[in-house]
Amino acid sequence: MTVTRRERLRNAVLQDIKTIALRQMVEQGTAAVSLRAIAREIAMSPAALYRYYASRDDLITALILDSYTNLGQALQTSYNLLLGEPPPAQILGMTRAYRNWALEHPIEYQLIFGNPIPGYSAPMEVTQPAAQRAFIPLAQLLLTLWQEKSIHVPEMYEHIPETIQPHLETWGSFFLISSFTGDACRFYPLLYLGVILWTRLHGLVTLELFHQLTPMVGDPAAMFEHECRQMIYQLGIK
Amino acid sequence: MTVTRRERLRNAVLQDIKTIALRQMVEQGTAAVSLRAIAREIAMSPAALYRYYASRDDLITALILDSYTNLGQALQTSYNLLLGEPPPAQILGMTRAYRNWALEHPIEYQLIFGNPIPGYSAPMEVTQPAAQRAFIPLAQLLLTLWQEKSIHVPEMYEHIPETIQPHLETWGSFFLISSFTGDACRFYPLLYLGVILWTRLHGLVTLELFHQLTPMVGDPAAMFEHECRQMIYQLGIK
DNA sequence: TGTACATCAGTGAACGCGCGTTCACTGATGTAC
DNA sequence: TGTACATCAGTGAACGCGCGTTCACTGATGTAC
Repeated sequence: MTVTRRERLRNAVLQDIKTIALRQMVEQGTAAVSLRAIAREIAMSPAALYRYYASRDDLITALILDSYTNLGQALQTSYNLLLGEPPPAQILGMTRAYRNWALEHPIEYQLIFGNPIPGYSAPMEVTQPAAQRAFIPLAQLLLTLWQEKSIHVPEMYEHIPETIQPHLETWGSFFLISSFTGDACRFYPLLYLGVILWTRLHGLVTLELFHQLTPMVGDPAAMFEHECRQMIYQLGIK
Repeated sequence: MTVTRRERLRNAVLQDIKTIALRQMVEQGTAAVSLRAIAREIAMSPAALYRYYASRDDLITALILDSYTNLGQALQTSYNLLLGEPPPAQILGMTRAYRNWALEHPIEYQLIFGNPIPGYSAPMEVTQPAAQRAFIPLAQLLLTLWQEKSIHVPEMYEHIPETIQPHLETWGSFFLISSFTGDACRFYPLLYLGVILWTRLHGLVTLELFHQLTPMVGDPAAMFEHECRQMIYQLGIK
């Protein structure tokens, strides 16, 4: 499949627009994205941008999708590097990867997990699968560690609340497809545990990112590390 | 101290402006607040608002301060109602109060904990003490439970990372003033534990509020409850 | 109690700015014969 | 290889809108004597 010069240029501009949009968001916040400001910086007329994105909302959606795949790739890369390490190092490495990505890409993180942008509403049928894909490496890690019996699900999480079980089954089957062998009903507590751990990570990272933690503890990085070790301890990893 | 009719009216209008601003934020997001829109709704000229707030930023700051005291009051009320209950019920009650407040006041929650508003930067010397005050009831609860020996600090949290200890001392002395009796150095691990628990709460609540949890588990309320019980269990509360 | 004056709430017009989007157009790049 | 035509990138002007803030002003509310 040949890529004409025109297509190459087109892709470069598509990318440029997104890069500049992100940069402007870094400076002004996610809500401040503006086609005209982007056009000014890229030295194009505002109208020209409509050759690339059908509307402002379309551009935002593209940025959100990029952010998800970007996060997913960061996690995947980290996962690959950690193969062969002892289980605790693998878990710790992955949590660090999550935190580092957030700190290095605060705007992408806000796009995904922060306040909605005024006047914009994300098309769920597009963003949700993207979200799901981003978390595959985390699920993968838990799954393989568990199958090697390096992890065990703490007692308390063995019983999933009744109202949650059915949702886990529909949603979680996505992660099952590729690599799970064995009794499916034992898989769901593990998945649930994964979500729980994610909420803890997320709390730490979000509060650090928005500078809520620094005035209290001064060194959020140390706190993060400490709390991750506590999680690993709770998982009974050896 | 007499309150003239003029002052009464003035206070009413000050309050009206804030109420309308919040309502518009609910509809359009925190970043969409606009003096002109408020003026339109209140049936005043835009210029008139400058008799009440020196600028748009001033208004936002007022809203943030209100949000903090509002959260603090909700927690305090809940704390008072829980006095006399057994310790686990007290903890559970307070975590619920935090979650309920967030769900019932999503915009105030976003103002405090969410993305910064483009073009606005909060004056820390004003907002931070307000933040501190809001969390007094939570600190109070942990403190009294611990002094009654209904709570113990899990082993893992007895040692605070070295870089964090000094910050806890300056920041945490605020909570000490009123009611702590006994060895101060044993107080800091408890405070640190409080911050940790808060990050967990916050992760759960934030993800629920931004609808990240529903597609996964369906029933975030059940998950919250479940995780809070797990926290209580970890605290060894009897 | 009435009068004179100061204070304050609120107005309306204006300044200068930015926004998303549409439309008829020009001129360059590609394609079919 | 050259020509005719279709496709596409990009322009510039315009539409209608909203924004925060300033300024000189009117008229009502309070205050001192």
